[in-house]
Amino acid sequence: MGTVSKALSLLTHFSHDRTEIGLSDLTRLSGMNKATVFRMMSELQQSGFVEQAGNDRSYRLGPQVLRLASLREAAVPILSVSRQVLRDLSDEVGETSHLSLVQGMQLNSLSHAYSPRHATKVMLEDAEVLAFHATASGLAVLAHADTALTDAILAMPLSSHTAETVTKPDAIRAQLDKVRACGMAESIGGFEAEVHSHAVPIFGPDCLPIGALAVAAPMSRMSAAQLDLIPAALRRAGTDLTQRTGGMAPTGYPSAAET
Amino acid sequence: MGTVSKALSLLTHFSHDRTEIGLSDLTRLSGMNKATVFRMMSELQQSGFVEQAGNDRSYRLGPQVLRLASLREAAVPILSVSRQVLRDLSDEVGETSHLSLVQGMQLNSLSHAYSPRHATKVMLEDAEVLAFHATASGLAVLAHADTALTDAILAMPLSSHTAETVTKPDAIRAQLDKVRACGMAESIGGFEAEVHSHAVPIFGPDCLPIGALAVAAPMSRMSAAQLDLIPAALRRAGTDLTQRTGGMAPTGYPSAAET
DNA sequence: TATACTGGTTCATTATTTGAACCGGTGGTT
DNA sequence: AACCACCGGTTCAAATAATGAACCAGTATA
Repeated sequence: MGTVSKALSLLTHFSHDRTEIGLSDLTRLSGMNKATVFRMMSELQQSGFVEQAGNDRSYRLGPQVLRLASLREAAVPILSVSRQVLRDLSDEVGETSHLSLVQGMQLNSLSHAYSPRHATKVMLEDAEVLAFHATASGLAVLAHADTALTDAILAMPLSSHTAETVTKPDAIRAQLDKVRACGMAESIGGFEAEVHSHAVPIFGPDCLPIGALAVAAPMSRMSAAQLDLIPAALRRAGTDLTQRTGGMAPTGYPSAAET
Repeated sequence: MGTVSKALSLLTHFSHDRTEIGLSDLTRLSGMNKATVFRMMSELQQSGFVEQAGNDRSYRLGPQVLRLASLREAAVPILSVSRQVLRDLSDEVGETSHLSLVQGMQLNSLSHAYSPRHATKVMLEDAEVLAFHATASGLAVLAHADTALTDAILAMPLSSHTAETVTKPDAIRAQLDKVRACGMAESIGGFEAEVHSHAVPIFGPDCLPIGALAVAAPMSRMSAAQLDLIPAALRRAGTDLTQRTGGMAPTGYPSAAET
């Protein structure tokens, strides 16, 4: 591990719970020598990546990261990143995958990818509005959303899309608990008949879901092997997309490694 | 200059005009050895600060900077606070407003708000680098900055952006005296032709300017009424933002109440 | 085929990082 | 006051990592 990596690894010790860290603390957290940490932090400070808070001399992240973040956003809009993720995901599981984003009180399908493996596949349109209560994507979002949003959504009249659609708020809340527990939502024929969907939330920098990544397959192709593969691949793709768009999963969100 | 600083300095070559840079280009831009640049970029890539675009192998900023930016926001919520201030300011004066922050020897435009009142407005990009000597924001900062910074800036070659740009250090120092006296800087066509800007400094906890808040309007709309309204509104917004970000104006800084 | 690029790699030389010990300052105990 | 533990920061010989000219392999251009 080179010097640069070591220096940058110091920055990983900052989190929402620890936005300011003193020299001694940082020495302990990193396990490095105090002089080393000091010199590295001095260099990071010189470059504007960290700065020292006024009162004591503890370090916090500096303004330079804001400039870089703004440039990253310009270089890689979420759409182009997601396209690659969706294509990889569809290739791996052999089914249709799609990304939806929360926009106000609506959940909009924004981008999707098909797999060439099967002639029959779940087709969808971009910019389709998804029902929160009747889709795997919607449930994935609601399960981790601000309670105000969840309450507002469930207070509205909930339409039935198929015979299988769950429309009772209490029943939906029970589903959300399950989704929260395993980090993945499922919808079996809730929006379109004969469609089995899995979805995971995509988180923003504030640890709130900005949308969901989903795989939709015909029920008839849901073999045991697929029921194993899809959740695993989807989980991986979800954490990947969250990370690459600068998001962060909340503490306590079931990670891919744990399950 | 240590290895870490050198590696991080590579990141400064990214801009809105250059969001992706290849190895050879970066070697030329930085003036370093190709092997050195390669090893540094590899380390930066490993840490997620840059990534390689899919098609060719050129580098672009990575997702890690978004995460850090979000943490910086959590520690020092200037951006989220400023967004509200900027919006209010733009609404009040009916013109474009923007916030810039000092980052080392650079002044970077970081956030802005437009007014819907007029179809023609001054447009700007985030993360644009502003010339200290040719912008109202730059003058506002320099007027209240540490003399070491002012001297360093004025010792560098000063570029002409328009025919109106003042580039003689002595002439600029004379301007700074005026700015100090009234607490507000003005630039009439100094950076962009036909643009009239007002700016006030934003102070940090140490009573030194951390950036500037500015209003930019087309010269043609600078009526007497606007020349009255803009400085007043800007002064109010500036003291507000300084206060809400935990900063403090130095004693002797002309307050909104006095003028 | 020859040329001039590209991204990536090698390895002896060189310069930088490293870390135990040290300094001066501060806040709490005895 | 004296003591102690801790803080951020500094020193310098020893150890380790960075450096850079030359070199590959691939790919457009001519």
